[in-house]
Parts: sequence; C-alpha cells; structure tokens
Amino acid sequence: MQASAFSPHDHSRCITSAIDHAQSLCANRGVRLTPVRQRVLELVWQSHQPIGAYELLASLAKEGFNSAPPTVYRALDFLSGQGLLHKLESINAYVGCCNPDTPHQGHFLLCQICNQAQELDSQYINLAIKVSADQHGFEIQRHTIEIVGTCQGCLDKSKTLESAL
Amino acid sequence: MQASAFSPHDHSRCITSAIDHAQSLCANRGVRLTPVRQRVLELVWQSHQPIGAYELLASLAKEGFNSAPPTVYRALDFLSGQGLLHKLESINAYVGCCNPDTPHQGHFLLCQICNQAQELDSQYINLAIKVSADQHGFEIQRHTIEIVGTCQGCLDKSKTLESAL
DNA sequence: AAATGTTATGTTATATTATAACAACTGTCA
DNA sequence: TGACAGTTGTTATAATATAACATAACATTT
Repeated sequence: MQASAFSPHDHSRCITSAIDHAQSLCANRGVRLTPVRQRVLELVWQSHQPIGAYELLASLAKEGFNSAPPTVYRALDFLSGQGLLHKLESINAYVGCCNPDTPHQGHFLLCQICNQAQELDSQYINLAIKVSADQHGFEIQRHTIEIVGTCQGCLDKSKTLESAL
Repeated sequence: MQASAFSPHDHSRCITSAIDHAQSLCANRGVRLTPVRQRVLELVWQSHQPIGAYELLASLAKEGFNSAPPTVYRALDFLSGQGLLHKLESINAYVGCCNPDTPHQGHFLLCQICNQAQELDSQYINLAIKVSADQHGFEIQRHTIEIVGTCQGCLDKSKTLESAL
C-alpha cells in the first residue's frame, strides 16, 4: 500500500495491487468481480482523486459498457458492500479503499487544491468518537469523517511560490 | 440550550431561544434576518430531526412564500454562513446550530430510529483530528463528522420491548 | 425627494446525483 | 434440463442543487 496518496509514488502499483487484491478477496468470498465491476474499480483507482458516479459512467460508455445510471450505481454498491471503495459524502465521490480485508470506515483527508484523498484509520479518532458516543449512551453503527484542507505537498508548493515573488 | 436532543424536553423553548438568539446575532452583525430566512430557521428548529431542503420548500409554499428551489437554498446558505445551522452531508438535511456565536463545525450523533440529531463539539475529537492531520502535514479548513447509530432513548425502548416478550 | 449602489428576491431553466420497477440474460447446481 | 439466484439491460423518474438573468427593496449620498 502507498505510504500517502499525497506523496509522489508509482501509482500503477496502487492500481494493480488493488485489483489483484480485489480479485482474490472476491474469490475467497465467493462473490463475482464481473467485468463491469472490475472496470469501475480500476477507474476509481486511476488516481487518488475521488471520482463521481457520472464521470465513471461516461468512461464506461466510451468503453462500450452499458451507460445507464443503474449500471454504475450497482457496481459501486457491490464494491462498497465488499469494502473495496468508500463514498465521500461531502463531495458525492468515490475512492478506492486501501485496506478492504478488515471491515472499517475510514477517515479521510481531502485536499481542496489537488483534490486527492488520503484514507486514515486513526485509533485516536476512533477512540475519541467512541468516548463521545458512550457519554451519550449512543451506540455507533457507522460514521462519516471527512477532513477538508490543504495537503503538505500543496502547502509546500504555495510557500515556494510565495518566496519566489 | 437543551442538554440533549435525544432527551425529552420542552422543545418550544429550543425554538424561541434559537430565534431570539438569531435575531440579536444578526442585528449585531448588521445582516438581515428577513422573513423567509427567519421562517426557514424556525422550520429547521421545529424538531431535532434534520430536515431536507425540499421539505422546507413545501412548507414555505403552503405559507405563501415563493416556492422555487433558489428561495430555500439561498436562505439555507445565509443561515449556514451565519453559523445558524449545519448541513448533514450524509443525509442531505439541515439542522439548527445550538451555539452559533462561536464559529465551529460540530460533530453529530444521528439516531437512525428516531431520526434526531445531537450536535457535539468534543475537544477530544477535535484534538484527535488535529493530531492525525498534523502527522500528515495537512492543514485543516473544515470537517464533516457524522456518527450514525442508535440513541439511548431508542436503545432503552427496544430493550423494554424485548424484555416484555 | 432623486439618484445611486448594494442586497435580496422572483423566475425560468437546467445540472447533478440517485433510485424504482420490471424485463431479460447468465451461471450454477440439483 | 429445469429451477433458482444473481446479474445486467432498459425506461422512467425521484431527489438534490445551481446557473443566469430580471426585478424589487433597502440604504446612502446628494
């Protein structure tokens, strides 16, 4: 797995690793990673930028897949049900999951400059949430944690630009 | 302010307090809480259940306000800009803010049984998020934290039901 | 009061995101 | 092969949100 979505890395390895992983995971679970499902997963993994359903649909259409909305939403439902991707609720976009083996709901850092998403799974955040919920006698089923801001790379670039002026 | 959205309380006091608060806050800031804006805020405060834009719009229409979507979205933009309400991204619904004086972004407990929302502002959660972001050199601008589950009241009710069987 | 600029609202149209409902096809396995 | 479950095709529509431009209301200065 990549150390950070925000750092430069050989992204083709992210893609092949994600697909390989998905294939064996689906085989083990006895569920079918059909061509359209796999292709959607590949498209989601094209970058670390979350991608919208209709953008996926347009790519599918170009490639000769059926291009009605249910096609992509069904694939997204399946992939998300298998933990292979996450939906980012605050931007209505989808991003590949780095760790689909263990069911979890990540925390996300979303850079508003480069539009990339980094998934975290901080035990501190999980604990803080658990404590808050417990204080209210609240039983957690799932959560949405999306942190929008500027990633280190983009901060560095803007500082370099400033000092060059 | 109510101790908890989930606990029984005299909700009419939540409403009047929220509106009084909004009026003085807008006066102090020199911005206008126009009739449609105030009415939207009242409707949002009708309960602790987050409400959707089109449901608000239907109520406005019944009351003789203009009923085109921009009307309600403009009011929601204004109110949210003044910190008087929050949008819950995971359910596309809006809920009144309990503490509009100090700019903040809350954390929300959403009960999927009674559909009520409780806003928190846990310093533990804020800290945990800050630490995670810092570790990645990430500068936070805003965040979305929505925790879905079952509130204490609804848990109690389901336990009572079970033991009665 | 008239002229002006700013803010707010009215209005029409459309963009964006997502699902319902039912028909047809495909793979699996008894 | 027949029956079933799962998957995909297809059409239509629901639900959420914004663009763009016209008009009205309010505030400030003259």
